[in-house]
Amino acid sequence: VGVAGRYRGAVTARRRSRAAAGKPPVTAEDVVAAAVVLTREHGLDGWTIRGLATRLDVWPAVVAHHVGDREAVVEAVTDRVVGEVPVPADDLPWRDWFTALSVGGRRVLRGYRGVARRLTVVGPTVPSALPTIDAGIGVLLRDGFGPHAAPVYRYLLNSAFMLVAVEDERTAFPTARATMGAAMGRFGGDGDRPGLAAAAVEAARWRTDPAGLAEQDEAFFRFTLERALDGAAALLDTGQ
Amino acid sequence: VGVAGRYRGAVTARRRSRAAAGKPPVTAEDVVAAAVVLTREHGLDGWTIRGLATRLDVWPAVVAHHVGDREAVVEAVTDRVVGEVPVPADDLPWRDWFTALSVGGRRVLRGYRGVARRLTVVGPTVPSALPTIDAGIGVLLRDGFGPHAAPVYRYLLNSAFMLVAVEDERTAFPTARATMGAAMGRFGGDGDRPGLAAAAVEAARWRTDPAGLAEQDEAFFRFTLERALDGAAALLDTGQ
DNA sequence: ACCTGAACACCGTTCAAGT
DNA sequence: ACCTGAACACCGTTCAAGT
Repeated sequence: VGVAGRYRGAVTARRRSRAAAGKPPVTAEDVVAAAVVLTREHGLDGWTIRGLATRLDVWPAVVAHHVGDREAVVEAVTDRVVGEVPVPADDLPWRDWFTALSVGGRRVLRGYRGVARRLTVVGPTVPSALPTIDAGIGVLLRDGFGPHAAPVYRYLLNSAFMLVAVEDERTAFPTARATMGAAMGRFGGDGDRPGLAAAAVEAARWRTDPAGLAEQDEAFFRFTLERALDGAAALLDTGQ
Repeated sequence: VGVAGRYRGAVTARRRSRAAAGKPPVTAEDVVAAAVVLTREHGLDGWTIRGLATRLDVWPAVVAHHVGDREAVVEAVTDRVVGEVPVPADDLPWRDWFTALSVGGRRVLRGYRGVARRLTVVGPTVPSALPTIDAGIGVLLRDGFGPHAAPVYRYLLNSAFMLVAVEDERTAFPTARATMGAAMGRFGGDGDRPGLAAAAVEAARWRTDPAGLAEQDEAFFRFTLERALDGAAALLDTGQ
């Protein structure tokens, strides 16, 4: 749905052979590295195995030979991107720790569209993610969440990265926000529909300031993050 | 990614013609209704235009003729499913109103895999969704959220339906949870890694009680919902 | 080992031609 | 109007054959 411009490889003349061109053999590392670059440029769903092969100057079967099927390449890319997310210092208070991980994670993941979705659906499959999980739950245990620590960890990271996934995919539907904005904008100042009138005020900002869209996305992300943290904090207040 | 068994139409012998079989002409309504059924059976990404055409005993071009391209069919299906979500009575307190909409929405959306994702990304494009938005924001205004009403509405529905979207897609990766569970399970009782040890306790429940997975998903959904509501409630407590 | 080249079974969309 | 039938430009995967 909505994947317009998938990368299919350069349109230049098809080379005859890697060996004939004097290029060294392709390695699994080369394949994954190229897939990471393509993901940065076009998103995780924005390239094809055939396009990746063309970029490497090989036939599609070579990708399968070195790494495996598309699923295997996607997993390798995801794990590499996850490795780029900075892990906060574990002496931070829990609220600061999760703010740092969420904001830092968003900064990395937004650069690789589609990876956040993959992450929320199948989880980080890479071993290097385990220390982060240990640190995060450890911080919650230290700060008094007791048996809630593990579910709260899942809840907070879900909240942050699911929203990043939606932000990613919304860029593939650039007209969606304008359409919704127009639909609600008609109710601006409608006294009979106060709810829609309030929504129209919000929607008007999307339309009138398209350049500031990134800032508004960031602001809503921060809002979501603060709400999620408050929701977790409520578990401490009640002493439960 | 991970869409294994897409519906491609029955394997029975290809009929020669609708008219020859004495069937009436297909209408746009027929096309959308069939697409809704296929979405219930296989999810929004689980059928193809060709499979839909086969189910209707017509050629693929007929779908384009009556409804449009795949995007148009998907939008029509989404709007129809959204229409099935029950709207809570608007005299409910805000917390009860959003609990009812979230739980009822989840019940409907989980029956049409992939629709929740579409909904969180592009929003409800159907006019019939506007009264729900008006009611929801109206309830928040009435209960004292002031200028926070519109973003809180978006935050609460996002939280609920993004999680439904993840639940939907996780069913396409049935092994993901087991893999994560196994990875973390190794740290059960590890005194050096208290965070992972706590995660392992959770993970153990996923592995040992696969039959209760649906109940655990429901429990985590309720947990998420309560946290999100608490997060919103915090805006009232501070008087801000 | 690594790669070529082709084949296979699919996609969504488009379009002239029929009825 | 509605549908047929085919064509077009793609997919991911597989595999025998070459070097």
